[in-house]
Amino acid sequence: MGRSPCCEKAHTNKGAWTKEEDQRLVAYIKAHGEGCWRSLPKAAGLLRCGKSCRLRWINYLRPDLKRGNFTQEEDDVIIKLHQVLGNKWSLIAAQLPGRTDNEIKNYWNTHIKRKLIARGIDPRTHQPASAAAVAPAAAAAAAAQSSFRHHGDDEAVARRSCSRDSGCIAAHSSDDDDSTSGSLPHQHAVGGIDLNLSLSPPTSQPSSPAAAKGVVASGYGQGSES
DNA sequence: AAGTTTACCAACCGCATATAT
DNA sequence: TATATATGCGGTTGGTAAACT
Repeated sequence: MGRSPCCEKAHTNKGAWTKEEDQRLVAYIKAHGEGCWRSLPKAAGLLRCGKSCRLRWINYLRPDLKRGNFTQEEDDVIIKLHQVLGNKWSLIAAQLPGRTDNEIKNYWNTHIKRKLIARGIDPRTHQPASAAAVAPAAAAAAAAQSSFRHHGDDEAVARRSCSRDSGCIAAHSSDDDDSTSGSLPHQHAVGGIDLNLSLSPPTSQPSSPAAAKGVVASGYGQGSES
């Protein structure tokens, strides 16, 4: 749609960051603070686009990042928040200090999703997978597809399902629609966590349909896998 | 030991939204 | 108010180490 690129791609590095680039970025942000990502690379002497710098800082270099394995509590929080918020990774990350949206997204896709599927729970709807069976055919098909996206690791999972397990679930074709569509809740109490997610003046209206069903109180996170 | 598959995670891309002009 | 630009977000991809055959 004719939007100009965020940066001059001809003169930017791509791929993994070097130690020196990291040092430059950290030094610059320490000296000048975050912000103005577009001009930062030039000012910091980096041949990177601003977007890339921002991502590198947020996902890797920020000093307050908590690295290492997710705890069981974090698992539970992620699952519960996802149940309410859907794929709003940034909102979920906001409830987990030291974790980034990218990290949580990766963790969801590589660990939690599988864990839920193993428990017979549709990771998108957070309903028992059998519930999809009674839904209209189209919806059921969509749900099945959504469990196995057609690229990346999920495709790998799907491949595995096809090759090793008897049941080949995936019809790896079209994209699923986004589960995150629909209005966001304003406030939630999830797993004992009070969420103030106000996007507008707080109201006391009921939250999302999922939350309204009381699924928040369901037994996620009780059994641990691993 | 070599080749193949799987799992993980950093980074990129494109779109949506916010902000400035 | 309309348009342009910057930033943020979510989906996706690619590289690589580990596990498996």
